[in-house]
Amino acid sequence: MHSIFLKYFDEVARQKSIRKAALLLNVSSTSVNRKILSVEDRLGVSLFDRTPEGVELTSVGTILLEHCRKVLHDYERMKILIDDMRDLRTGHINIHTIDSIAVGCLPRAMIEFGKIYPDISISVTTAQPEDVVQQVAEGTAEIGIAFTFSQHPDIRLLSEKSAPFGVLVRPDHPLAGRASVTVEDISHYRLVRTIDARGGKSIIDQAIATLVTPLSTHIFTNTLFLSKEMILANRGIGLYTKIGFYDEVERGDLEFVPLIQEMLANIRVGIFVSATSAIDTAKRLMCDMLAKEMSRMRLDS
Amino acid sequence: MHSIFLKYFDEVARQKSIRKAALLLNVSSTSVNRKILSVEDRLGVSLFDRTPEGVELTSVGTILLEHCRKVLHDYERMKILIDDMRDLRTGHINIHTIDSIAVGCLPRAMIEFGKIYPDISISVTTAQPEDVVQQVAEGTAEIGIAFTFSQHPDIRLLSEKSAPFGVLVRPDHPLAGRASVTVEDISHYRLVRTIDARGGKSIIDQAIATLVTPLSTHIFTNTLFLSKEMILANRGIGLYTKIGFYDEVERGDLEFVPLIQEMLANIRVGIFVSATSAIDTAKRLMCDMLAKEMSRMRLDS
DNA sequence: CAACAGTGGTGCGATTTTTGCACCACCCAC
DNA sequence: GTGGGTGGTGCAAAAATCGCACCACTGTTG
Repeated sequence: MHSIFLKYFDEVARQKSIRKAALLLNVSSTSVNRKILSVEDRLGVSLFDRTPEGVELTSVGTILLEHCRKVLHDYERMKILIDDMRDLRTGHINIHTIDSIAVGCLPRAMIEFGKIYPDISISVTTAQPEDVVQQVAEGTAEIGIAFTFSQHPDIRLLSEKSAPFGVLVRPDHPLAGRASVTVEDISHYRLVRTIDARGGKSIIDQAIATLVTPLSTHIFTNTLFLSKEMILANRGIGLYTKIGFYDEVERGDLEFVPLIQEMLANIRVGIFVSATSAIDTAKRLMCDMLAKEMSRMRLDS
Repeated sequence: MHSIFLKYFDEVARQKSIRKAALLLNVSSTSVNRKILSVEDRLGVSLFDRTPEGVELTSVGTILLEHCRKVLHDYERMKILIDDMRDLRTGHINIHTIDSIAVGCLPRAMIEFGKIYPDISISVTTAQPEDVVQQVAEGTAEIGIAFTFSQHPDIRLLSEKSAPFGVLVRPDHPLAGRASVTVEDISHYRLVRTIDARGGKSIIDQAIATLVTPLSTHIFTNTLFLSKEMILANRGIGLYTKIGFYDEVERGDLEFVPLIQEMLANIRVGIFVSATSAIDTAKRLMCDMLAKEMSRMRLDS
């Protein structure tokens, strides 16, 4: 919206060189030079004194620079304000998350958030961890919550928390009450676990595949509620993090026993945002609230 | 230097209509419309609500408008400052004037002016009244001082003063001491007057040509100093305004006797500037000082 | 003293952006 | 309906912009 000259002029003044500024601005020195010359011509004054080493601001140039920087500053401040207002107006936050978060801390965070921004609507989509990251990178989702094993260049990790895998069992199950279990221990039970939409590409699937002890899965599902029902119905034991079953464990309906296995015990869940576009205050607050809810949970026992 | 959008947006907000604004801005509504749409798109917000009657600022638009007007304001103020500095730097005022002023009040005005703007150089060119006007109209001269009989559309008259023609005589001349003289009275004496470079086109020549009483001119010259010498040497009587001989009359070396003749008695001398380009503060001051010096002179006796 | 590396400035052709005409869809008053 | 007003759009012409390949100049360096 503002003329490109403002940026050019500011940078040239900083670098005291048209060519250096052009380099930093990723344009040819011709462009920068012409913009400067054009304004000098229109104003009828020299903005810079030309020296063999580069350029040097004249007194008039100093005054103009002051004006330009003032404009740029004011624009930035106003832009932030407008961005906030737009997002308050549009009133939408798009969250992509792994399913466990969607039934765990996310509802609580959303309720807290709604008290402050009652007019902002929120959409929550559950997806596989890899897809969550992908959607955030593409800009489809503004906030993503997923396991942190994949590093995408276009996303930024705001905060993370250790979320080791374990087994979810009924309180009357033989494994209940144990401080931890090994892969050996659970190999005799039928598993209820997440379905792999991609067919073995998921990191969790890969971790399971590398186990020396084969695990037999009885029930695959991408619906956490179904897996809960199955576990409660004694159709198998769950292989999940504690997140999605936090309330049930707190109530005593289920028990969570950490699994001793390097890869699955070191899994961490994080909050992601796009690294290419800044997030506004409302989304930032949502992230903060999510992080707070997440940190409140005890996931390792 | 600033984006044209600022002007467009400001005007659309004022007119509450894109088409009306475009009309006032002398551009097609397409351009204005597209600029608005473009910024709306880039910012991701609506600047205006569209109504059947026109457009109406949104809350975001109001904020942006505030910013834009701030920028425009600040730019205007800075531009004035820069214009002043440029003219202080460039340091030149080009004055075209009739010769009498150049030896009369102009030197005094220049001295006064130099006390305030010591670094501004001044060039003074004497010329025929018609040429002075022409040079100012063309922009060759920034300030012109000439008789006010020709109205050129591109020049602006800043101030004027009555400067009636009369005769300049030695104190021992028969006409000395008279309150006024008629054409009849001077017809018996040989005249010293300005040369007509164009051959009869000058208004003063025309005025003389229309006289029923023929006047015989003995000496034509475009050098005021020469005419003074001739008058003092008794080679004739001068036919001029009092301006160029003000100091000599004040000292008593010469006497000025107004001429009773409608055309020549009603002549006025004025200060002209270009009507198409604004003058800066320094030039304005010069004009003011000139006007002050001119008004100080008593030219009718 | 010559070669060189660095600077800002420029001519020119390719490219991108801007512009305005001629429309369209819509709304309102009559 | 109809006519006059609004904002929005497809398209082709016009204008501005851009970047390459230079030039002139200066200060440094062998």
